Amino acid sequence: MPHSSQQHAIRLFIRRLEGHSGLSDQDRQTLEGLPGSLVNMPAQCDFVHLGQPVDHVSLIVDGLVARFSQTEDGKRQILALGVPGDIADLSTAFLPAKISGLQALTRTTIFRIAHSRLREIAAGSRSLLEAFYRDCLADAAIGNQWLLNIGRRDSRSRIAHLLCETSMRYRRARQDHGFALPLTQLHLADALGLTPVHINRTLQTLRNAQLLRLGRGFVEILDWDMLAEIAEFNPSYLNDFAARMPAPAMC
Amino acid sequence: MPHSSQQHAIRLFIRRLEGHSGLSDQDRQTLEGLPGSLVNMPAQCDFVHLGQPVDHVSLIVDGLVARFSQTEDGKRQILALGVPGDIADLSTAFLPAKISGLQALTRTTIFRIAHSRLREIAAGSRSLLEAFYRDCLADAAIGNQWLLNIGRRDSRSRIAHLLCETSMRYRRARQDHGFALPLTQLHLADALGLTPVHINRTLQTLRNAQLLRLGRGFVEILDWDMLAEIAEFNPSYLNDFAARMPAPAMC
DNA sequence: CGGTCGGTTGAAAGCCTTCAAACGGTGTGG
DNA sequence: CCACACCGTTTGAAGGCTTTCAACCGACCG
Repeated sequence: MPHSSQQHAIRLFIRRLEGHSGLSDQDRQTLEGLPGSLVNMPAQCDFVHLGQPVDHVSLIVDGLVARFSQTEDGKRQILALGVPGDIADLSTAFLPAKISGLQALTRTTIFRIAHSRLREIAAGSRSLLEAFYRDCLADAAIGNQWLLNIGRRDSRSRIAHLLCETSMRYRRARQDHGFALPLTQLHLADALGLTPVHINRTLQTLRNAQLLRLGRGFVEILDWDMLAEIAEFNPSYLNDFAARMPAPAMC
Repeated sequence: MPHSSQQHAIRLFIRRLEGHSGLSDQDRQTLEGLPGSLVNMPAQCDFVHLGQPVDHVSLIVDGLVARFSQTEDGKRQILALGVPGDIADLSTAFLPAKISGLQALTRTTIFRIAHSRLREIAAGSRSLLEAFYRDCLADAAIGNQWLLNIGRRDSRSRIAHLLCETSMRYRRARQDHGFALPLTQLHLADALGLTPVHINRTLQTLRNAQLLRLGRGFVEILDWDMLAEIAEFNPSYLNDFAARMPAPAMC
């Protein structure tokens, strides 16, 4: 059912907005009626290329998306991870930016919404515009945390921090308890400013310390408290997204 | 003349907004009439502490300001640099965030504006709200570039990139040609995720390559093209701020 | 069954850090 | 006016975290 899946994603997006902003019934209806098109991407597909101007945003229906940039010699840096219910590049609707691309990390389905549509509905509702504004600010807060993480922490803490953060955010989108992390070690490396080889070795030390278990595409955090301590993880920067979780009790 | 200096700063801020957004005469008048208070800070003064909630933003009238975060063991990461005409923490007016602090890098004067005032005037003008929105997005674009810089470039490129960026941004705020950079090597280290010692050594290689000259608080870029090449510097992410420069002709 | 992808391992090298000490300029107090 | 203290810069030596290069392994897929 393609129609219901996009509806589901839009509702997740609405929930995300409501994590930091108040919406009217009218706003919710407007969002739910948003026209667009569903697109499927295979894993590892760069569906928005660096430097390529786009006229639509990508609402993530299912899967996992990386917003990235890269150096001229091809070294990639992931700037943000998008989970279902996120609009991976919401900011481009209001300030065109060609410095980042979008990559599907797993098989992913996207709901494309035209920039012009988003601007229209933002023009029609101040509360929606504010909600979009805050949504971008929330992303920026996460970006700031990444800057601290990459600039000032060693590989062990970096990985721990990303796992803690992703665990909380993913849990918000998908309400299951154990959490699936379909990130390859190469993706982790690109997100954390490290090499895949070093990610591998550091992951081993975390496993050996009984902090987590890894399967193909799965992570199970065995000792949340210890991991959070290594990461110096303080979820307050997630701006209440986490507060909206169903049954946390984990920090 | 304290009054005129704050007026000057507000006009710089207006120019900054006009770099990406259209403002009405009414908007400009509203901004110019903004009440607040002038505060002077000595160099190295943390005037907004980490985790401390604030009810006002800081418009930089004169000097240089770092927005920073730090790890529990005190290692600091500068997240953004603010030059005169910037509001260093505009986003806090719309989404309270306690994860970053503000530090004066030199003797600095700030014009404090209450959050409530900013929200009021944003509520009174859609174009102002949008201008604030875009201003935050422009900051976020710079933050993304920093993430790439710190995550994926070596110390030489990192320094070169920061110098190119700061050169362009500073030049916009202060219209003189040679540019004063009142950053200590420790500040550079905190901004780039390196140690002061390594900054020092890397700076020497840049000097020896005849790319720049350093005095106390001054940088003179001798070979812009070469420096920009090392940095892989592409000013497009600065979102037309640079386009508003008086007399560039340097890239 | 061969190919591909992601993960794992080893050895060597390199970039950057750490620790310590010394240097020069500036401002202050005697 | 000089002595002293302070701050930012500079230098050396040693060590460590991370990278690089290369190879191998195991699982999944056609």
